[in-house]
Amino acid sequence: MERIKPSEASTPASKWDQLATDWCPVARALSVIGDRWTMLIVRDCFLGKSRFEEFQKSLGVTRHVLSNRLKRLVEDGVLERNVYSTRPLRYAYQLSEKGRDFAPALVGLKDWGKKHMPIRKPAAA
Amino acid sequence: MERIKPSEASTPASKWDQLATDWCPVARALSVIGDRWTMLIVRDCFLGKSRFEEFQKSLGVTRHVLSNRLKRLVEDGVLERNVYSTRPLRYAYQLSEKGRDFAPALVGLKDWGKKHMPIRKPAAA
DNA sequence: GCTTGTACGTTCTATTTCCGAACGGAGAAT
DNA sequence: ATTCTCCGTTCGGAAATAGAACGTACAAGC
Repeated sequence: MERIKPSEASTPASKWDQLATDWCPVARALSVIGDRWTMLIVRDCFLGKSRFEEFQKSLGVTRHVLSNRLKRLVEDGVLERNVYSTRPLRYAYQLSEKGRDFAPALVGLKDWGKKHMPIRKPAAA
Repeated sequence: MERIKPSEASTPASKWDQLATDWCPVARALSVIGDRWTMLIVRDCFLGKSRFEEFQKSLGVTRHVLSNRLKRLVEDGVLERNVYSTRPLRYAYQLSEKGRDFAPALVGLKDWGKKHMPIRKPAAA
């Protein structure tokens, strides 16, 4: 009956982090910006947004998750956190060069969405 | 003290589904292929894979999630489920035209990953 | 025949993540 | 002094995911 084969696990590393070391560049890219919200945050940056509240209102994502994603994006060098006000001390999240280089990928997504995902009405009440 | 403002919710529609009706084509695209694994499945399709076991081995994703994603991709018209064997009755998941049209976006991601996410070793034991 | 192997899922439970809302702090405005 | 804006953090419940086993259907080997 021993159909079981536990397999020799080694570094559990959350499956998602493992992508960062994948042989495929697409997978490695996704390990950074492949999250549900992350790519939309980057999009918003391209649209000129840069502040916590702006992202939050635009996306409707929970503040907790937003905080998390921004932190990651900064760590990964996609965004830079710059002080835009010292008095209350506020930061602006802005695209780094790495982030700006993401434009072509975003355009590819935009074109595909435009062609294959026509606008639908949000479920008429 | 009434700082609370419950807000008038209407259609809970899981936040992620709401993206399908977003004004932005990028968001609408992501509502379909924006999931962690979904884009990698599509990538695998471009690499010639088409069967359940192939995806499962390639990605290491759980069978449950894979089953789910494939179902969605077929529903959304990105993949087609074609019979490749009637005797044991087996299906092959293959790119539709809509799916093949995703190539440019994937290339964009690939280029970005290649440039900005150099290969790292998987955490030397 | 009976067991083993392959291909495709489905089902189960424990863990992780996410959502929704409230809380907190620091200054600005009224 | 109270309210408002901005930027997060914290909390409890809901949902998704991971990991492994199970089920089915057929084919092949003994």
